[in-house]
Amino acid sequence: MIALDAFDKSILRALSHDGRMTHTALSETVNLSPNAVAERIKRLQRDGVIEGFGVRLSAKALGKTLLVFIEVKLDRTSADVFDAFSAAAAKTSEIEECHMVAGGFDYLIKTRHADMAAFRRFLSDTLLSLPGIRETHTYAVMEEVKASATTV
Amino acid sequence: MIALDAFDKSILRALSHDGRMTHTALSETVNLSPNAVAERIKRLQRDGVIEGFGVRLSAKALGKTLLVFIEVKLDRTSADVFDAFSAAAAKTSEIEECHMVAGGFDYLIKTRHADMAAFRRFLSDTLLSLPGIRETHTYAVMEEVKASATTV
DNA sequence: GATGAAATACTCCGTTT
DNA sequence: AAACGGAGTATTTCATC
Repeated sequence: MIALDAFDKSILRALSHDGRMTHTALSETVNLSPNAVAERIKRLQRDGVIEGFGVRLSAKALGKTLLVFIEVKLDRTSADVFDAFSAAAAKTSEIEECHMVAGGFDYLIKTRHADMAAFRRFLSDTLLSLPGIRETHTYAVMEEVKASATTV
Repeated sequence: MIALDAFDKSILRALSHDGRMTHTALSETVNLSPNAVAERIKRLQRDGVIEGFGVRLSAKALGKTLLVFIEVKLDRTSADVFDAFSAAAAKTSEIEECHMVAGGFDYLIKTRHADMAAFRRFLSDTLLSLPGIRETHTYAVMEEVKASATTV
């Protein structure tokens, strides 16, 4: 865990909102010289606080209107079933997130699809054809109340 | 749903990887003039495909080592219990995502915490003190197999 | 962390296909 | 409609304090 002062936090908050803000614009909001801002950003990247910069894409605008969470339980027959499933999940484009969880099931995956028909195809053709799956429970999202954002 | 040609897709893929790439650098990877790249980005923003630019922060580096999903079921006694819960979730900093789902429960929330002790405090002091909660199920993430990323 | 100068990148314009 | 090219402005980077 890295220590962040008020300047760092201001910079990160501003960049969360607009990752393409110039050093000059940032320097005005945090009251520092553009140079100091640039050096802090470089340091935050070196220290691993900033993993990178990205673009927020609209899933809806890209035609993915359906968000679905799926709980997956695996057959615990062989030791590398988990590795195989993890590897397959990482390669599957419809899977946006995949987490191995402790609790009543093994994996929780977050998937996006064009519509319910596309989801059903994904479920039968892609997910259920993976080896080692014992059962799945599907939860379709009706409303995204709060979207992802790591805060400072 | 907006139509994207190969240039748009290249630009979005490059920006997903590095949202701070300059128009000049982008122009070299997509084989277009910097000017054309700038105009396409502006258009993609106008059309809502690009919602904005951001920074990828390391939750671990920020001291949030524990990722927890929580299923929440509400008391359906009053009509605005859902609105109240949604509003509260949106304001709670530990809640990274909150989705209203169809299925066995009502909400699926994604939360991050410093450690298990911090999570227990969150659960008892923050979440369970919200009105209208009937029951919750907690799933601690042991391994993040695949992290979030909307692809093009 | 700040300042100033040089290199690079961006924006706006008109022009071309 | 979309892309290119050039001039003016802004930004980034590097040296120095």
